[in-house]
Amino acid sequence: MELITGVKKKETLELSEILADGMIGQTVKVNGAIHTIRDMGTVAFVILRKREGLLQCVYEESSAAFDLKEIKEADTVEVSGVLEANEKAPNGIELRMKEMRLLSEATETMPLQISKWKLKTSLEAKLNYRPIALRNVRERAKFKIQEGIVRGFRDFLYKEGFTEIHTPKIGAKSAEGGSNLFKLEYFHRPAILQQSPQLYKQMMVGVFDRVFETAPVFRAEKHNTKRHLNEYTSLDFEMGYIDGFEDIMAMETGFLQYTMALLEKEYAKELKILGVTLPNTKQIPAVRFDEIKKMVSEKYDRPIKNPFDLEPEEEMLIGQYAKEEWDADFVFVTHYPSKKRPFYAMDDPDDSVYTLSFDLLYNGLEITTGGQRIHDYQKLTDKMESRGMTEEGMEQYMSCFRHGMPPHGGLGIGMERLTMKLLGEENVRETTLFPRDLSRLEP
RNA sequence: GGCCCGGUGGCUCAGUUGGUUAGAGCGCCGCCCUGUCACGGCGGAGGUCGAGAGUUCGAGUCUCUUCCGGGUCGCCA
Repeated sequence: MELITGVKKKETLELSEILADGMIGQTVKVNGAIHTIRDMGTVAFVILRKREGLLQCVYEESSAAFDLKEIKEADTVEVSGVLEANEKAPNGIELRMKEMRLLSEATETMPLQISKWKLKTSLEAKLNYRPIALRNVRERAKFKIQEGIVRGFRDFLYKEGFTEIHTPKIGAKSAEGGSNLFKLEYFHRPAILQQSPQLYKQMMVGVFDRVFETAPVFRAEKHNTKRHLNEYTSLDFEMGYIDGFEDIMAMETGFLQYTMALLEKEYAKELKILGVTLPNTKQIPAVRFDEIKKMVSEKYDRPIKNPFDLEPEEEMLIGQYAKEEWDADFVFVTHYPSKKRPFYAMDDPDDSVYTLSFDLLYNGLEITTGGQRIHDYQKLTDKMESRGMTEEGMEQYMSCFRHGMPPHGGLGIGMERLTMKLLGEENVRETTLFPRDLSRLEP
């Protein structure tokens, strides 16, 4: 018998431990992947890739107990040697290699040059060789920052008293309904993949008052654009006892501020690697849908084609307008037309053509939709009736409203879109680990 | 799904009005080089030009079909 007592026992050091004070002159053991080898003749530099970054190791025949030919790029190794200070080394420190133990050997050469600073390759090739391409230091940094965004969302909402929930992704019917649902067979019964956790979030407001979820949603839309995916991660929250949808926008602003501060503090290395400047989130302008439409139309001399919706070009111009007029990277567009919003959206009591809802645009791209929901059973059934909907398949959802629901609202944020805009990327697939789109089902 | 653009070695691309042995950079392999960090130098291997059909004495280049990819529109986060 063996007693397991805790985390992995450690004989090898991580990069941060190597960079700590007082390590110069120490003999240490380190493992990692061989990122690249620069052979200069009698001296060679072996760059190890570790989870925290790169470590320069120096190979010299005179001090090493192995032959340089025994290792090559993409092998994984455990090396030991003495840490030496050298101002020419990255971080000012390097490991003089003595012993080397081969942990695994690469049998094929790299399809992509991942050890280059920038992966000069097409998006297609990057996605085709996704797990390899992501080993590149910059590609990897993108997803470290994405981690920071989700972590910021979680941390902030925990702090605000939200409960994290996990709702089913397989179901019988979904919030918005329609043709954009993936259908599947569930033990000889028809089923769908959830396109939103919306109804579950709302039901859980009756339980916890404030809930959130970070999970995939599925959209069977046959779109093929640089901002759409058929599976994406939605950062969703829903909160009860609100005074208006402004509370939701305030909470989102708080999340963005908290997350930017977190990134600055804990992800400075990755931000530097990617050369990212964080956006201003001190305050975010909010402007009515019909007003900003008019403002943009006048400023950029562009006729309004559809008064009830925003075209992608209009969204882009709103982003431009916000930047030029208010020096804002983000802008809330409020009071979307009721006909463009789902049944659960609360109409503006002053003008039922519009809803108490909003979108958040980040540099001209929609990254959030949110708003206040209807909490009154009668109003909900009236609105459903006027849309020709029935309660079928939503009985449990509807029963919540008969048994009392507080005024509430919430939102959904597209995680990949937010990451994309933060990093200045042009295509969501760049900030999606393994994208699912019209043509891509693997890797 | 509609429209637009593109498929040439592992990667990124060039390839002139159709003309004979299809090029470059990076990567790979070999040799050389005490300090690189996009290392450098010399040499080498690697391509039936997405696939199929057609026009032509001759097609990477022109035409058609088809497959794949990128962009865009509707819709959305």
